[in-house]
Amino acid sequence: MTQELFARYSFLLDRTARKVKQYAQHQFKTGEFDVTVDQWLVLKNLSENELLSQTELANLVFKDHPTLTRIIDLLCKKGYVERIPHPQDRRSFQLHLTNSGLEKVGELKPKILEIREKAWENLTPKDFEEFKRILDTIYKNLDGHPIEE
Amino acid sequence: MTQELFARYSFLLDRTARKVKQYAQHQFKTGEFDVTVDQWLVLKNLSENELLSQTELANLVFKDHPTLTRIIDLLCKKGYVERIPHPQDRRSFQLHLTNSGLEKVGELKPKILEIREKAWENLTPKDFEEFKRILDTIYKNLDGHPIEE
DNA sequence: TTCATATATTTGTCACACTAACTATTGGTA
DNA sequence: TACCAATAGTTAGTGTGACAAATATATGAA
Repeated sequence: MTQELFARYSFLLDRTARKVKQYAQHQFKTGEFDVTVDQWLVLKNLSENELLSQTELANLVFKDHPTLTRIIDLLCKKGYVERIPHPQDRRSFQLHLTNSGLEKVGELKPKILEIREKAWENLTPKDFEEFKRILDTIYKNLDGHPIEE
Repeated sequence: MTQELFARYSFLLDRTARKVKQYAQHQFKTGEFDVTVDQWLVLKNLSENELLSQTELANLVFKDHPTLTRIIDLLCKKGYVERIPHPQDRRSFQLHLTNSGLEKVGELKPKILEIREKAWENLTPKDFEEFKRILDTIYKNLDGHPIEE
């Protein structure tokens, strides 16, 4: 009985996460931002950490490597990012924001922070704390192998 | 300052939703359930509501029509669902669980409830209520047009 | 040196999300 | 009756997500 009720969290969580992304993506499109929500996440992290490898970036944004490869491909095509061969390790790249990419981040950042605010109306600081705690707990509960160290 | 936090919460929400889905999908695969997480959601709803149209089902599971069309296609191919022409409206179908589909639901339901429980370790029923309330608030904040009724 | 193993990234495949455009049908209305 | 807007569903294109396998390079041990 309670079990059935609890099982609904997955549905609600998925539904809400999709709505948040959908809302942001819609605003991105209306504002002609020229990037998707996920591409923005990557750009933002690159602006805060120069010369990351793709593996390091993947760990930061919690995306798998193939997904990241494709997002980087698109960002390169748009001229916001460059892959620079790693000086020591020829398997690897250092990711570099172009000037155009830097400009883009500067231009979009305030707009996006504003967009993100909308989701959190009618919630209190205490709600945020609870929400964060619960999300983190769920994540950890399911995060099977913290890389078996 | 606070604004940056909002963006951070959006990230946590997305990350956790993906983890939940990924965990479930992995268990589905290990158990050879022969359906994806989203296909299960559709099957379950069909088992609780017979003779839905695709539009009605789409509203229940909060998926868009193209997505649902493909999920139904796959479930038909697997023999769990049938599209029955609507007797009055030739544009529409009534969705029907086959015997095989019914069996599948009966077989998987308890297993899936068990899988879903894992996320709630270390959390209380009260946490669940809070979580649900916050998710619903977020959803409503962004749900621009409550179908303008 | 040579080989086994590990790491960084890419490629391929399938599933899902969102948009836009399209077909067929329905139902109201002039 | 003829027209036309609305509705049900499908198709196509692009982006993302997960997973497996392939490629290239690096590293450590024999």
